Amino acid sequence: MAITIRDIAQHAKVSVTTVSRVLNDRPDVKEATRVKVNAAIDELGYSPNIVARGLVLQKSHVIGFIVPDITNPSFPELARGIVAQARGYGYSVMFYDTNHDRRVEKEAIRLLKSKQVDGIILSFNEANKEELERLKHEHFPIVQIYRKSSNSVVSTIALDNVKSGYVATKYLISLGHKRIAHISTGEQVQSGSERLQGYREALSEAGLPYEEDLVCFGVNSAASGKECMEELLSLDESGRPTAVFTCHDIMAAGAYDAILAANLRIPDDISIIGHDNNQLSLLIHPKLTTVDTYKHQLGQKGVDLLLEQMNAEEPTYKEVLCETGLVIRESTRSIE
Amino acid sequence: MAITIRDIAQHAKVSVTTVSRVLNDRPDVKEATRVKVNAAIDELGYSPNIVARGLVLQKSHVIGFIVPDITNPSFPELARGIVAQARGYGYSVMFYDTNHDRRVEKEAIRLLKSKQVDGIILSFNEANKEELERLKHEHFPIVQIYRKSSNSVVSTIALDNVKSGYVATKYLISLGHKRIAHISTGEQVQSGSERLQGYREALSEAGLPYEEDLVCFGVNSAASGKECMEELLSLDESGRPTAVFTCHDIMAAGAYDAILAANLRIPDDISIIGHDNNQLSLLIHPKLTTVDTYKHQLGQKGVDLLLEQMNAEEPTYKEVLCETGLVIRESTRSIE
DNA sequence: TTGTATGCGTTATCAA
DNA sequence: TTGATAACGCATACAA
Repeated sequence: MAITIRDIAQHAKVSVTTVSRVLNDRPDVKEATRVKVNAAIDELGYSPNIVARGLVLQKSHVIGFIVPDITNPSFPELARGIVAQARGYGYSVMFYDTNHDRRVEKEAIRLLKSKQVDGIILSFNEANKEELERLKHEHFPIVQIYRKSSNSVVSTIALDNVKSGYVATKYLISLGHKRIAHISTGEQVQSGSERLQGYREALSEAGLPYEEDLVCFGVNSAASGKECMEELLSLDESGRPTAVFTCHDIMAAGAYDAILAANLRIPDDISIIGHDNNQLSLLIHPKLTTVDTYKHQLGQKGVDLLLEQMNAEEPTYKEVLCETGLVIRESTRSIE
Repeated sequence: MAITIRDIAQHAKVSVTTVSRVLNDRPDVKEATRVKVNAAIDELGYSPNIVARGLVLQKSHVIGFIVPDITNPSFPELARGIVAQARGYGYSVMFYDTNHDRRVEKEAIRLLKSKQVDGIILSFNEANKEELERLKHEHFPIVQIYRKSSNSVVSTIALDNVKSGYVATKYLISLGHKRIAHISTGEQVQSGSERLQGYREALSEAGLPYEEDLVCFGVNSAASGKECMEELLSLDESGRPTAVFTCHDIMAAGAYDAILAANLRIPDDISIIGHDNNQLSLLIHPKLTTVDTYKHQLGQKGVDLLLEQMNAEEPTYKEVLCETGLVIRESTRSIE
């Protein structure tokens, strides 16, 4: 600490300019002086003040990352992907958890900009529209992950939820199921509405009817998943589904509860497919068939997209849709 | 962006010093000028460059946070606690996930210091001893959370694992269990060895023998928990435990698998108590009795401890031990 | 009550 | 190949 470029300049008997040159690997410095300077650096244990450097270079090599709730299982893996990818490009990441509070979101953005981050990756629940508009207007580099409003105003990286809903449902169809229920988070939630759409497309393609009785709306929690499943189980024998696609693994875990409580077996009596490939999905019994969202990769691509923006002359705008992948485990079975 | 204190000085027709004064709420400025300056600030949409301020004040108001793996369920909640508490004190947090790589740990420390963080909270698996020694030597403020080596060289905040092992075991004893097994992560892991010690103390206090057959060593994974449980179930009828204390919830989830596979029921045939109060513990069936580690609070206290160090004249050294709390759910029953 | 000048640690410009 | 100097955006000692 407290030891600066000036100290090592004195110690090596050269100017600060020269020290700066060897620090930045400039070619225009004699080998002998380079050695001398490096010796001084080692001897005094100097490490450059990147903040001061950023001041003159107008670049902090820090990006901001804002999430509503890091304990939500969608985020830790995403965070890893972001941190790892950023590190690869020489960037650090400043992290905010807003606890779903819009005021905190706004404050986080303000603070991050005050701290001169070069760009921000964020994932708001309800996109804080005015804030995003302002940032866009300023051409401030920003990427939204898992956007929740379809008419987003900034560059976005999201899941292809329609496709994943389609794939999950289609898999159940391929196993011979005809009465396939869906536990959804509803039309108001972007992922919910998109996965529902995929579900409908798969049914329709297979010539199966869309039955309102078989679609249940709840929120992303085990309790809600359980309630929905109970409702589905209350249908009379002939109307009861043989398979269920739940919008999230956590809701599937709740559905498990309801099914076990009804003395039914998974997948013998009923097949379940979840979505997200939470750690949880491997720990519940039977292991849950689900759809992986490759969150780590999502984070990496988010950083790539952000850097692309930061390096672009003209402000760019892009929407990237990421693939998902079926993970077949033990909670689904063929009924042919 | 690009709009500085100088711009608003010109706009308000005062000196930068005066602007700086109103920015920092100094009393020695006439009300009229204050109004004038604030008007200019609003009009131009100025926000101060905190990095530049930090350069002169020698304080960044940023703390570093390093974890080996944020997807490990111990960390997200801890991270929330840290970010929230830091925010309360006006600090931002720069975050690194090292993926258990010691080289990355070292690089993260170096980078964070280069970026002038005011202190670092870290949680290494194998404490990177030399690094910590160096930091301590430099009087660089640092706090280690969940330390894993008992002879730590820096301030530390950790769980009272001996006590939580004791409390968990004692609870099983209070339910009337006499043959209580323990699935442990072993003597080599700090938390494992401490919880094992608590287990032994509780047995000994109750006059129950310590039986090597009933203690199984594995690692913190569901698969390992399952293997250990299978081993315990292979004991002959009379030697089989009626209750098991597992070192982690995830291992308990694995134990569930083994028990169900053996056509036994929880808690009817065997009681299980876990440790950590993972989200998982509420989602498996039956809901797991466990020990909460109050990770959010742990994060908050970590920040408090760090700030205490940062503000101290003399370098301080402290070890804080945090309480844990029994959470009674459905996986344990009385057998009297 | 306000302004001038200097410095925080670094890089860039220009001249030597 | 090297060095003196200005600048990045801000705060502060000192003078006015």
